[in-house]
Amino acid sequence: MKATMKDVAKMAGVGVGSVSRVINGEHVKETTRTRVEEAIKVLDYQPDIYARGLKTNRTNTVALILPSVWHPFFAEFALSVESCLAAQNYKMYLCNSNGNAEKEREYIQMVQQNKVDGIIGITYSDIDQYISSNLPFVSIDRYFTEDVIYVTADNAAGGRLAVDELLKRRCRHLAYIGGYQETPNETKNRRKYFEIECNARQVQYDVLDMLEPLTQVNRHINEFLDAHPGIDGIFTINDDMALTVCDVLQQRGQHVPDDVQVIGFDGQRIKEQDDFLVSTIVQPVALMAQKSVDSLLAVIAGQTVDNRTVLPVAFGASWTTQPIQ
Amino acid sequence: MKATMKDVAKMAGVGVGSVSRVINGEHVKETTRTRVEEAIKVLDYQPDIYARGLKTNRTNTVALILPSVWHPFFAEFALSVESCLAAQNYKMYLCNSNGNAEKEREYIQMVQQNKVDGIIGITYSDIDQYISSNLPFVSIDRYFTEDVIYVTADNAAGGRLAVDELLKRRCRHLAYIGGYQETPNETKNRRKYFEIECNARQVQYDVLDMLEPLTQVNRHINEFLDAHPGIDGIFTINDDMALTVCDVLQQRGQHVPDDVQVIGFDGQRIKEQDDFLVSTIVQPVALMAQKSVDSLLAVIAGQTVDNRTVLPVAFGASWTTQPIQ
DNA sequence: CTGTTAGCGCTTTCAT
DNA sequence: ATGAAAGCGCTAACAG
Repeated sequence: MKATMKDVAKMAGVGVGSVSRVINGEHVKETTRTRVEEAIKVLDYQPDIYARGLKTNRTNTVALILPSVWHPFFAEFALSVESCLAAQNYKMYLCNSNGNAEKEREYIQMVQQNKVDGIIGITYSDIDQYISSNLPFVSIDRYFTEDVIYVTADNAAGGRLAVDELLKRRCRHLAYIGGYQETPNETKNRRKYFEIECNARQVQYDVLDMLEPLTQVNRHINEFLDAHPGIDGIFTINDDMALTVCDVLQQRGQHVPDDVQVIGFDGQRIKEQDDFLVSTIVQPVALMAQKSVDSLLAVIAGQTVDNRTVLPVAFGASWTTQPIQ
Repeated sequence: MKATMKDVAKMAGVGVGSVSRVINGEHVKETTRTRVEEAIKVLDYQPDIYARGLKTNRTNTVALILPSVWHPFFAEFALSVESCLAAQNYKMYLCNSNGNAEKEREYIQMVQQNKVDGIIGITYSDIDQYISSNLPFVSIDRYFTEDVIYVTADNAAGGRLAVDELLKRRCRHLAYIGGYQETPNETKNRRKYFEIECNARQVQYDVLDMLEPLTQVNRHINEFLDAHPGIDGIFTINDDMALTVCDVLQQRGQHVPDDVQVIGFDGQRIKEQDDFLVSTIVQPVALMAQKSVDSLLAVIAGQTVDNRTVLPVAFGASWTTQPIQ
């Protein structure tokens, strides 16, 4: 039978209160502590999380809500978050909403029921539910209101950096290719600052921004390229899109990177610490995870934290400094 | 303030017992049920999972223990498991052991403390802890003993299939390149049945099997290829290795697939439903996840299930029917 | 500094 | 069929 606190108390010849104090690292007399610890070891006692949760309403769990974990960026982010949390003795519920607002709602309800201490969310749907859940909440990549904490990569700098890199490679006619959703989010800055930088540097550019969910992407890209035949440098909203663009280019008989340069966004790699899939603006995933967790736990602990964390991006390329095509 | 069962009972004018019965779908008089349901809706009552867990020792949570979630196969598997569980109203703890036995042990302890109802594990370390944990357990890709349930892809068929495909492509001199660990596991059958099939078909072959953790892989592969210059068809333990082999081949000036054919294992894709990264033996990830969850929940429910589930694999190639190089 | 005790919200007998 | 009551294992308030 599983040992309870009472068993430990009896064996150690103390009251349950003292056992509880030892467990929770409060101050007790040295002799008491050693006797309790001894008993704990002998009985292989482990506190019952559910009893504690019932009593305290704190559970050392955090929910991570993502739109799709298929996306390598999200997957890597999820893993980083999990390990940051584990390091602080927190557990993580992985909630995969599939970009479905209904599912997201279900999850919020589910995790409230499970008394998570807080939520980290990459969400492109409504915020009200998060607010109303009254739970500490950190948003990734999306700005809501002043008082919602969020952490994001520096998408603006990324957009500028892409222009810079493209120009370094002697491109004359740039393009942005991406997809977007109605709801505002930080990734829109990739396009916005790409355009701002193009204007500042007085370089010709065109934009293809498609409303999601994406359909007939290849056809649209083809038409876009037909309409603007001079394009020799392309910045895409993410690495997935970059790969798609590379595909289309190849089918059109244009060679990457000799004829056209392509830069993605995210920093996807095939294997850990391996080459990037395409030239790309790399998001500091691990850092973003760490920051999110730190902020969330700080809020949970009742501290005040910066509402806004913007993390630097970098240019990354595979060993050839060229997209694998 | 959050409503409790007592509040509901009072509002409905019944005892808490009846509320509990309604919640748990037991039989109650029709009028009682409707009054309770009404009160539940009005008060927005949600049962407290922790109180219930304390009382019943069942928690509707399952732990998934993986060696590394960076590996795309594991990542996809994790997602599938999560969604199968969610469909059955179960939550999942994601436990990322990093192939570290110590971390694995910690996790087991952690999840026992959290009263998970069962464990699904891809583990290459000791089993004793799982056994001793006395929790329903489903092993992926690894056979322990007769009474431990496991589900796996048909690695044997995969090994044979690789030989078959390679011969179809007129290869004359095959090779297996892989890594291995001391502990036995199902993936060793990839090599074993590759060899068996080679022998049966009387085709020349060589083997490079490296002890993990892998170091200086490229050098070893180079030396291996130097030592066996005639090799024109390679089967690797997984897609990662296939990519590495493609790299090495390219650096040696050998062209894939014109000079050498390469077939991996797993079925990694860059994007969901997109082309495979390399020609490969595809594991039915979603099916494996479904089967694991079904088996585990069956055991939890006290039913008896097949201890051994072997799921079919298939040959898969990118649209060019050639590895992207 | 420490033992005792009252619940946390739920399920589950036990009467009724 | 259902209300009353015990108690799951823990924490925290209180009294000493």
